[in-house]
Amino acid sequence: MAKRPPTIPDSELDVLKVLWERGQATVREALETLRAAGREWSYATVATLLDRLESKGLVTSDRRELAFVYKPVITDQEVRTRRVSSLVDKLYEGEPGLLVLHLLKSHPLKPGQAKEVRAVLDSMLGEAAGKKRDKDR
Amino acid sequence: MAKRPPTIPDSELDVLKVLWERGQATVREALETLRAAGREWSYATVATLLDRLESKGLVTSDRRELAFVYKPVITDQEVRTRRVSSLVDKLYEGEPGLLVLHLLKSHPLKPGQAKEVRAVLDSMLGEAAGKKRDKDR
DNA sequence: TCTATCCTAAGACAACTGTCTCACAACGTC
DNA sequence: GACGTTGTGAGACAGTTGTCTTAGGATAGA
Repeated sequence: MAKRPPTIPDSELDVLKVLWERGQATVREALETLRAAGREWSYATVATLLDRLESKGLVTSDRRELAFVYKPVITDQEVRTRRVSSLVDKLYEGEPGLLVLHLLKSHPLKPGQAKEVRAVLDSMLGEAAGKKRDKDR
Repeated sequence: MAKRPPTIPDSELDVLKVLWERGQATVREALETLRAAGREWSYATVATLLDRLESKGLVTSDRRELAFVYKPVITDQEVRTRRVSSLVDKLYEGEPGLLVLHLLKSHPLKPGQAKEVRAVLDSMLGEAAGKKRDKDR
């Protein structure tokens, strides 16, 4: 029964991001934010995209004043998780570890981040095991 | 000038995977492999997909005997790297570290892999810096 | 040579994306 | 009350993806 989640095309994602940033927006507000960010869309385009997002159930609209105000229903984390899962399934045999390994080799992290990652890893690898190290530099 | 890389839809990706596995294949061979893996496509569908891959320059064909034999031009690593970069750009502000962090939280690794990852991290974090720890369990 | 196979070429066709035009309703102002 | 502004609705239209049909060339055995 489980209906599989709707896909989110890139252009819809751009609009959704605006809603995440601002919490909510009318078509015009979204348009302006997008323009400021370099997207040269027309009003109608943004309206269509919001409309499509709504029919997928990813945003809701609510006509408060003159215009409809759109709010995201899905969170950014949710979208990220879906995308990552789909990537892992399609290209990493369902093994998140393979993706991490690949990432480290092909997209080197900044040292600060690398340390942060290591710290997280340590704490996952057993609160007991990792404790004596961790302050070592 | 740089023409941006062609997109690879999911169904084409499935076909490409067959070529990576076998090194090369005719339409019929690919079809059979895909059938064995559960894809219920018709011969023509697979032929179309290979054709589209070829017009995108991702595979080449070469009529040796009766049928065309297709070989991948792009490697699996290349495709993975592209997909990951695009994900990082679109949803992680271009910061691979954010993706890694998210991955660790939302898609927990098996301990074996976690250790492997930590080891990689250690060696990246400076052969000098990480040396006094590393044998600690 | 006739016929059953296997292959390719050409393209159909619906769903989804990306983007826009146009007609029309509601609102505020003179 | 006529007008410009802002907003919506409906839908156009080309390009991409997913999948298949059909026609016709080459091949191989009866």
